[in-house]
Amino acid sequence: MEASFRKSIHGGIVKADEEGFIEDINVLKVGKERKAHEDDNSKSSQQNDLSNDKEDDQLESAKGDMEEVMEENQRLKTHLERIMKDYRNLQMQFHEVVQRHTEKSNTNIRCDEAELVSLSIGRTSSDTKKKLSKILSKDKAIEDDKNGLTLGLDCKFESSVDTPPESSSPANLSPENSLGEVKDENGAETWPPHKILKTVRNEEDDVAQQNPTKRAKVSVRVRCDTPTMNDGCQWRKYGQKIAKGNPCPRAYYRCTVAPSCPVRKQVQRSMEDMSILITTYEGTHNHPLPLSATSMAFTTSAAASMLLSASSSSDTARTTTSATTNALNYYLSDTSKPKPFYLPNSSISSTSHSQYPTITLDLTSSSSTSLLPNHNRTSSSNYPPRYNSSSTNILNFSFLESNPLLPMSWSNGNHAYNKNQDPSSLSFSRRSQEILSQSYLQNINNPKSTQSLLPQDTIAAATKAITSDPKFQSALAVALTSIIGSRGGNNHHIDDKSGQNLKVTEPFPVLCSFPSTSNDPIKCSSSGNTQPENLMLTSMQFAASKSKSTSLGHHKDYTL
DNA sequence: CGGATTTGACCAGCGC
DNA sequence: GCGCTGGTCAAATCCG
Repeated sequence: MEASFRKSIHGGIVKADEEGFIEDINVLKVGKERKAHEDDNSKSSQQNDLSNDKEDDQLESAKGDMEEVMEENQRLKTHLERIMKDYRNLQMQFHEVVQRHTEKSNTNIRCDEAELVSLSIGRTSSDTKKKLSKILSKDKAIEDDKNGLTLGLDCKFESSVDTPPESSSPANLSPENSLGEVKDENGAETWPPHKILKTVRNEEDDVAQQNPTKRAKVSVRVRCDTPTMNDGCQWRKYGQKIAKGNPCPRAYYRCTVAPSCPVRKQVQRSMEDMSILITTYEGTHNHPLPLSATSMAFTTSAAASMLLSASSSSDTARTTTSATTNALNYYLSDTSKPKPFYLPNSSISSTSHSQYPTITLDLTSSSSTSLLPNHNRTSSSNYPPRYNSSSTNILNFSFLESNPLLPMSWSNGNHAYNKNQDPSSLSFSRRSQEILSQSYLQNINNPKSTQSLLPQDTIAAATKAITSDPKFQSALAVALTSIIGSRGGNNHHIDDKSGQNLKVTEPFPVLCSFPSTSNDPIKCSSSGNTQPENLMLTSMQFAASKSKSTSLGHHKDYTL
């Protein structure tokens, strides 16, 4: 750009680094020509004069052209600098947004951990806990928390709380840093695993009692022929019950990736449609997750964040939410008693004391006539609110109906830890993103439309969706990052052309996670990978969550 | 043999 | 206070 090429007055190319240089060359050339003319003869001096005048004119015009070109060059330079500046600014902003989101998520995890640690201080039994919770006021409890945190118990969580953000991030939490390791360090079994779990549960109860909205449940409905759907996490079954109103037994699972992980899940078949598996997640992982688990966990985390953000802002927020068109197929169960499972006719009491708010992600197809009573369905692909509309957010995953990939991936992924992914994974992700973009645009442009666009339109639609919405871009970036990370090992970076890295921390702060099939003989056995579809949902949920969190105040929501 | 699952018992919360 | 229900525990059992 610095050096430009210009045509000389003789049609040749003159490299013009500086204006003076060009002028010197021109003068030299003209001088030579003049000398040649003088040496020629002096037959007709008038003709020579005319010729000289012509050359002067040409010279002047050439100079003028050159000045114009150089001015244009200068303008282009300025323009380019401006563009580069804008580009850098945008890059910085994007980077900040991603970083902010990551930090925010990490902070949430750390806060939860801090609460878990502090609430357990000095409490050796549930009775003591109950007494204390009754006696102590909230402020006193907070004070105890602070004292506890500064006392430095033999709890490795504290170190994670006190350490710098980099080292205290959930990604650095490992089973080695968990409570269960105390035994090894002290040489005595002071924290048997089952007691740890009991303590953690009690702590969670405390958290729930003090701040009910922090204990959100995320329920996932998905068509699955297998007993459980694979979510990439390791689970151990610890109980089974026949719940009232459903002949299908409800199974209770506990996350076993880390001995102290408080995350539980319940698995139960839908009474209305046995092919629908309802998985309810509760709790927050306090350990790194396998790649295959992070994406789905992040998905549910986003849903939970949405739920918490909505429920924490009380009825006002819900009213605000209801005023908007939330096409998220969530079922915001706000009942006083936890009802994590979707029941078409279950009433959502609008009582304000929702102890365990539950959000349901319906990943089943809308074409399933057995899924819902007719009165709850419309001709549109969007589910109508199952509960009263004032407290229901609907995230429509109905486009997945035409996509058999989702059930396949979630129900058949028995190789959750297999990092050597099938080459089809990438095509899966492409397809998923196409579908995602397609649905995204479909609903924006025509919420009533139910069927897909033409393939060429799909590409255009995807392009438009990506370029028109920064939230969608963010979501896509996360998805791509995860995909690249999953294919390329643990390096979760996207290198853009400018050399800036978009780093996505692992694991995502999660509220929920999913089962590993490797240690569950009753689970599906066919191979598969959950990643791409989960990523798609992750992106959608992430975008939806961001949209939701910002939309509460702006009365603007997205239809996915 | 170690880890996971099963299953009856136990406990807590809630409603009547 | 009692019964119902959901959730969890833990000994017994199963399985690789």
